[in-house]
Amino acid sequence: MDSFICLDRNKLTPGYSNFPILPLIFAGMSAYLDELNESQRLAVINYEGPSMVIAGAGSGKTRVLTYRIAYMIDQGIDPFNILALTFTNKAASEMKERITKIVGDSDARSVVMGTFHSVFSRILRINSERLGFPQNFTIYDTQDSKSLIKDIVKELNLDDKLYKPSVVYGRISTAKNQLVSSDEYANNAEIISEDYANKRPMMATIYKTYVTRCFKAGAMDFDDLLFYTNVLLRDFPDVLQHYQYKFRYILVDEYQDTNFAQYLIVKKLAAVFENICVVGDDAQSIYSFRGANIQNILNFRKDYPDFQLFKLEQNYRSTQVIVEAANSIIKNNRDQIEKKVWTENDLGTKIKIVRTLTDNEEGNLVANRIFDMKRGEGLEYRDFAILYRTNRQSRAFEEALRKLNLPYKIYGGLSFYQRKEIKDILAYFRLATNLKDEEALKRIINYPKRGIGQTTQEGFIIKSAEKGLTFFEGLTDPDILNAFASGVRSKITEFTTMIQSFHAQIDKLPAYDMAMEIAKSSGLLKELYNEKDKGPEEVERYQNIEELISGIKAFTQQNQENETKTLPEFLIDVALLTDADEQKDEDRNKVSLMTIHSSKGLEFKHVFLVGLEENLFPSQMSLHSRAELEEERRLFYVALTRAEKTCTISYANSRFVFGSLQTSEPSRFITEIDRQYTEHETTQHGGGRSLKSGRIAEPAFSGGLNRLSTPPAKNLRSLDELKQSNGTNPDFQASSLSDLKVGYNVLHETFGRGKVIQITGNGDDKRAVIFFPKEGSKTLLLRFAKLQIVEE
DNA sequence: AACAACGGGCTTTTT
DNA sequence: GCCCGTTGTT
Repeated sequence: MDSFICLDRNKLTPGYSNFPILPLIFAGMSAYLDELNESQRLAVINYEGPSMVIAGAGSGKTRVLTYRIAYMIDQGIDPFNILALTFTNKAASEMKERITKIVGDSDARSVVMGTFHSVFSRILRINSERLGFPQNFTIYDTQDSKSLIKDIVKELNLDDKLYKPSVVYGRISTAKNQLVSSDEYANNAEIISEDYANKRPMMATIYKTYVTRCFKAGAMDFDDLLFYTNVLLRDFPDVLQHYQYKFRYILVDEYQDTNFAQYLIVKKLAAVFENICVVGDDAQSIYSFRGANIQNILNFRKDYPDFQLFKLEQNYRSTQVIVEAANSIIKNNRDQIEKKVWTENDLGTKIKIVRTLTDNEEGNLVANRIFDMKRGEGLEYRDFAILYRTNRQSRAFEEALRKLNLPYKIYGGLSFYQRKEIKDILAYFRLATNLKDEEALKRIINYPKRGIGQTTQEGFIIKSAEKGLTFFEGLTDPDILNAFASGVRSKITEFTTMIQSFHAQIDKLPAYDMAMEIAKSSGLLKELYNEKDKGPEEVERYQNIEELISGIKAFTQQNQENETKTLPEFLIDVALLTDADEQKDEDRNKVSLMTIHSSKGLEFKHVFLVGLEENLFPSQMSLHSRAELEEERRLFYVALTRAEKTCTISYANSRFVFGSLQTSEPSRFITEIDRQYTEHETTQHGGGRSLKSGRIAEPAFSGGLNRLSTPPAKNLRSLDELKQSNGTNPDFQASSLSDLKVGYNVLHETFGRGKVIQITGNGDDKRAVIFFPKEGSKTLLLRFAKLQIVEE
């Protein structure tokens, strides 16, 4: 929640800066270089000229990037001249944090660091008038864009089945990512014939209308941020030159995920000094569906023929088994850069492959294993992750984890800022900031209910368009107003007066004051407050609003230079934030559930990779082409390489798809893993408690692995050793007690064998009376009791 | 204008 | 199975 508060707002002031004279180089400042291996060190110290770093999974890529920047600063490069582009806000803030530790706060703060979208949205704001956009332009999120497209399709009297917002949006988005403007789109024979073939001849018209409407609304969508940055740098040479000189050193993280629009921005900015460093791993390119172009990596050598290439191939994250298994998968791909990832880490245990009957059973199995492993090996919840292909799969795991009282956190899904109540209040902020923001206006004109219904709205929209006015201008236009009944007129005027009064104060009042005023005067706060007793969801909504407002309060008070932070400033980054960027304290020690996509860049001791079934993973949508299948395979590679110690792969024989039971085949990816690194487990059905099948580490592998570059693994016996050293009975394994019943025979570590006599209480207060022949009857709080179920 | 009931489509991934 | 939007009802 408060990451946007902490996010440093780099000042990208217009106007030319004086180029600083480089201070002398001081030797001995760079002790941290000793922490690097040879190839990492080379990648850090050779910071002049174009270079490409191919960084295998877990090879210390972030370390190289941060040290490289720190080293540059140590060598006298002005941090003000460094631009570092990352893929997520989280990556940017992490890197900034690490750099701060090395070079100190003030230097670190001067480095411009952020995602393409956030960095260039700020540059666009500074130069907005060149493009005819207001400085406070709105950023439309996907929802806004689709809603606008829907309106346009309706206004053009087109078939909304044929021109589905998601399809149209995707098409426009692809075009913009390729820097194809709406005019170029309309004039491109190939594109047009494609649209005709798909029976969507009006696509070009929709695209053009969409662009016009966004412009009139003073709004840019996600893709526009990159598109218009290109326009800005193309049409205004002085602007281009300014940023070329400002950003003399450019670093791009996750280069394999950049699209053409991003590629060209970087190329242009780097054209003068060519101090460009791109870091990436072609094997981890998983975003081609949104325009990422793996060719950007391959083209790098053409653009900068004398570039330096650094390969980071030593993996520090995972066991040999994981690394080699991952290698064995990825070699099935045709398109890739030659490299060999290796590790000096322990051999580790084989990848377990388990089958369950249903998706629910898969959930129970994984939850039970986590429960058992955590108890048995003294692990933390945070050591576990469940990774899946699609968000909808989270459900079964969620339920199973809840049954066992295991704390978990689901990442992805609906972000905080996409919740209805948050979007509603933000829409007020947006409209008050930018009166032209049509999507915001549509959202709130009758929310809370103020008697301005659909017919009235449509009337105003049509009449405003006829007069060439924006929706909001139409609402205040005397001629248009007079066409409506006096009751309607007064309601409209009351609304517009309120918004205008917000608008008049918005640049003057501190963000928090303004936000409170809007929340109160709009009636929104009251509306949500009144609904609070309806149910827990309503309470949560109210709390979300409270959370947002307290976030704004913190933002307002951050006040570094004693300046007043206003609401429009608050809005700048909000559209670009997802709560994947934020980590609340209470979420720190929980089992993580997320899609493989969102797991990129993360690591976990123990990974459960679930739903490995044909048509699910690889996704059915990917089976049309080799390229798509290879992307799925890279996704599998990413998933596997998240694991430090163990990876358990599961699949279900059948699962519910769209409400009906479908049978499924195991994924082809399972068999693609070199067999010497896997073991298939058989489980008993009905929830998969692993008591009897045992999860004691397997004995050493036979043959095959000897060719690995390191001595035999120490940790083959580690599980047993760990147990011994903890002084506990190696045979003792605490069981999940959620379905303990009267009559069960159990084993207690000190009391020995006993029988359950009675169970009382619920939840945390659940107790069992157990009779131990040696000790007599004991009442144990199940929350703490460590019992092994011997017999049911 | 407000609410309930119904039906359709959806599910790949997200800055 | 669920969410969303549309339709029908008062």
